[in-house]
Amino acid sequence: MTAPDTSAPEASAAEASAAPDYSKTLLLPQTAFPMRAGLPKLEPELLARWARIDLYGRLREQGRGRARFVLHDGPPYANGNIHIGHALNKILKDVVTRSQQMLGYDSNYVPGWDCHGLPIEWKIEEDNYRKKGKTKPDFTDAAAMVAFRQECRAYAEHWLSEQRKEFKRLGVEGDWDHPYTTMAFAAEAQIAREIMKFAENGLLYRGSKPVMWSVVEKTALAEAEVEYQDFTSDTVWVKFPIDPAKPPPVGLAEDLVPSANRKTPMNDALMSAAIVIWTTTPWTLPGNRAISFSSKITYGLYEVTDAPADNWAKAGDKLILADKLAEDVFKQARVTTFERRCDVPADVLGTLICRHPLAALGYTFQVPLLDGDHVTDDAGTGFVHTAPGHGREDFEIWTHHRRWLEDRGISPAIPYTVDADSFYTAQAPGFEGRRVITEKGEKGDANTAVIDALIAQGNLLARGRVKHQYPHSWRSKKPVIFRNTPQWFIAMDQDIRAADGALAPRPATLAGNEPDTLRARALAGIRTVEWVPAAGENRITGMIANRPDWVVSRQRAWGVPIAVFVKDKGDGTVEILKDAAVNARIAEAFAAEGADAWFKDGASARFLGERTGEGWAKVDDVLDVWFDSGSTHAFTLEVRADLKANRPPQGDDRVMYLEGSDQHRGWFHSSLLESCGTRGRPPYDVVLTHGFVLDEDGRKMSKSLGNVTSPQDVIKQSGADILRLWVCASDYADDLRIGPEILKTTADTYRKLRNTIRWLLGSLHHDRPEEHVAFADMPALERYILHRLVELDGEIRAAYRAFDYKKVNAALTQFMNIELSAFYFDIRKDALYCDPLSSVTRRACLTVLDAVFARLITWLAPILPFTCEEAYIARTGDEEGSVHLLGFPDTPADWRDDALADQWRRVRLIRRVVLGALEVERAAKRMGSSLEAAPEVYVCEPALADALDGLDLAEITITSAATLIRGEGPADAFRLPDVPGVAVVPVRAEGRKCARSWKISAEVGTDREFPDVTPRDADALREFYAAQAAAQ
RNA sequence: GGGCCUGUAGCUCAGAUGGUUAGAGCGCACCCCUGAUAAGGGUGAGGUCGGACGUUCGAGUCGUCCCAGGCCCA
Repeated sequence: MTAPDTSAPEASAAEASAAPDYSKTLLLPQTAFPMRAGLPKLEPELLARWARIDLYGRLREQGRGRARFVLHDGPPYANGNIHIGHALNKILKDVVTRSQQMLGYDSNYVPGWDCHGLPIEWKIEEDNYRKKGKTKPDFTDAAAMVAFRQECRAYAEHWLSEQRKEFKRLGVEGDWDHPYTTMAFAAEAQIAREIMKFAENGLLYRGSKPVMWSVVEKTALAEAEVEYQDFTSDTVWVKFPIDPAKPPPVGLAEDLVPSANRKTPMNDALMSAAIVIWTTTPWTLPGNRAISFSSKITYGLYEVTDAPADNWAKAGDKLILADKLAEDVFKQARVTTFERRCDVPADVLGTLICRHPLAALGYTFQVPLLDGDHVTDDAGTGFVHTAPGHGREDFEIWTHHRRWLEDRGISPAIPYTVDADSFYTAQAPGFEGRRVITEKGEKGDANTAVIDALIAQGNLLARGRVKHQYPHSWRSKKPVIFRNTPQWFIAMDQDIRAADGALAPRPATLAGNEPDTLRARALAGIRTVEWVPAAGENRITGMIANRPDWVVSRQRAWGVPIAVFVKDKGDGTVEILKDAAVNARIAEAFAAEGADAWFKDGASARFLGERTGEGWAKVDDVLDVWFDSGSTHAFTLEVRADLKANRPPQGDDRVMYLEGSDQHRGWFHSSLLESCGTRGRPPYDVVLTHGFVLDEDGRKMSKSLGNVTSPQDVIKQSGADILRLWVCASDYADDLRIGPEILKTTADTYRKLRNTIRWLLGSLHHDRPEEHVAFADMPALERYILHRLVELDGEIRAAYRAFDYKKVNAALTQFMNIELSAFYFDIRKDALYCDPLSSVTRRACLTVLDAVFARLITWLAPILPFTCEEAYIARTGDEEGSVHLLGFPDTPADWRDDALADQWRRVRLIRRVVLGALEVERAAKRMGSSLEAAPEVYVCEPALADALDGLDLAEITITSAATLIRGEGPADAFRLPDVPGVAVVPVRAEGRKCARSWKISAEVGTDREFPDVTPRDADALREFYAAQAAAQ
């Protein structure tokens, strides 16, 4: 239905129906590009197309000779389907890769996978053994070991191929046919060579560390293999007498005690006192080497003033305790009365040396007091018995004080007090043969033996029992123990040496007076890297500065072996065989048959060759998987011809690592250490980190909360481009949120963008390149849009260079919605649809639309690769090409016209007032379409009025006519407070409504041939019919 | 508990060096159009800038503390 034609009130229904249907003569948008995307169906077709035209190969071809930008893939672990975090990571990587290529680099992406390690071992054990009732393979049996490793390999291969499908579906472009893996034979060989380099440069050493140990299963356990259950432990309060032979530095104690006691011989009191510890594992006391205290706790010297005669604690006993816990301790010790004698400041505690409570049995070493943050005064005595072989914190504080101990003549060696069956060894004198846990998982006789000995020595203050959560083996459900075991370490603070034992060449980044250690190299290397966001530098610097030596060994099956031979030196340390010929044989064998070679029968003799008889033993530990992935640069970036980079300072190529912020401790960290230890510098030039994906309320996703968004579901329902748009609209530096509402908003944004592209395509249907208009001949509005393209070109490129995709997204959505859709397109619809074919305005507009389109689809291509390819095909019909081969188009700098931009800024102010005036008319039901108006626009501000010079105000306001009048205007005219100097009187247009353009004009009827249209439309009709005739 | 970081309209984000009534897009409400039509245009309503103190003539922007959340440690 048409609206009643108020300008021709007498027009009858018969006349109206007789009027020709001019819509056929309009150049309306026409396109096959659908309004509704149907991405879930379309995207797989485009993936197939890219495979068919070998897009990856052609991108490499295109990149030949350019500076390289290598985004080195951090390898995901090959087990399970991908989750939203994987999707975020891979999409970001792809946006980086594509945009860098389009900026003009050779931007190659080679995906990789991390394949070795515990989770796969567990899965194989579970699926292939336990579930089938088979016993776990005996890894000392070469054949069983190799067979098990083959099963692990097959499992990793399966998940690699599943994840590859899912990653490709996200639209990630890369060398999916030739990924790298940590389990490839060549990779295993190179990983072995890398650890050999650490053996050579002196950083690799065998030390020891406590691990969780299941006595029943005789195996080490990872944290994830342990569960906490109620367990009743024996508890003891034990006195560690202060050694009077090792008093604090003269005067220190006296200076620090309260002045009221200055005259009393406090030093002597201190020297006859004892530190009291509390422990739930009495059996670890033979392994005690220190006492930990905290400088944040206040301690006092207490004296027992009264106690029962048969009590362990006697009147006169002097004990040092945390003030907050003293009363509780005395209650446990059945002390009737006690008195606090004085403060014992932390400074004093730190200087004390104790005797071991079992010193008489041979524990004659000094027991120092160490300040540790892990000590609290919530329970116990405020002092923590520290057995470095029996607890993680104990180990850490002990090794942290390594140098401090050596300076005081205390051996930092950690004793092996219990063996694999939890029997005390000879290093636990007096208790050898006693057992902590029996083979059935029950308590042995160790605790009783220790407690009896403490009583005999007079150092037991109290005893009891406590029910608490204690670690148990996941499999056997039996209690586990912490037990000291030999492990391999890479030293952080040791001088790095060359093959001949001389100091290695110093990296140029090290300051002149710094020792050349791994820590120093890594810290110096960090400063050469660009961290995005910048806070990443702080984070990793803190970690590297404080981390202990790197433990690289695991007592497991599925990994690359620490492929070295050792000889015991007799003092607990080992000598590592350094023989280039042996090493070469090992690496060659790994390259040819995989690291399995190390575990096959006869491996020792095969590799040792003529050195077989010299007493060298093969190390059967495997490397921690972080060493594998930390070596990816060595077996991927340095090996593949298509990834080798000539990096700064010599070259222009750059290598980027891009992962979640957790990788500051993970891959960024291990790669940094590996590369700095073996090459003296980081393997990367840029490190970009992203946050984690949370639900809409900012909570972690979990199955139990039911707030999980899976990439598979989003792709199925909306498409990968929606997921990609979500990534690029978010601030990846912080955590990202996703959920139904956010996805809906994202889809809305997408629809808006898509429709703008669709209208462009429809309008460009009428574009004839040979009819394009030269820049100089264009109307001002067209030149203004081209000016905006120049501005955007700069903004978009800068944002892509800065990896700032939300800025790209914001700039483009704003431009497309506000400037194009609501302004430029809206104004130009009249010229495009109605103008004669020959119209310069129409042709200039199409020229501009072509330029706009070419830029929009390339600027958006890294973010929306599917949609932009679809648009590219719709525009070009190109069967073989791709938008992804285009690059960002050069935009002529002489399109820039800042004066013109300022003019249009003013024009749009005036336009806003007109639109506002018309809105008032609409609200009053006096007017509908803006074409019913012919406003009088009063402008008294000369700067604004001048802006309209040479412009058609009616065209700009989409009214049938408009009159500019310089002056104040009537008092009742419409005005906007923020646009002073402009007043609008919304005069109704006079005349008849043009049957073609719908404009209302007195000129309608002046053309004899077409009396129901305006002269412009009459000309258009003549040209249209002439062209139609010519075509036939 | 420690290290690094985050908290601005319903959603996603802007808001150098502290300085006019805190901005944008989307969404929402209402209106118009019906030749971009499961589209398009216009107008409008939404914010005590996580909270509390403090520094300052003046704080979303600086400081301290607290709350909430994330990653990594413990």
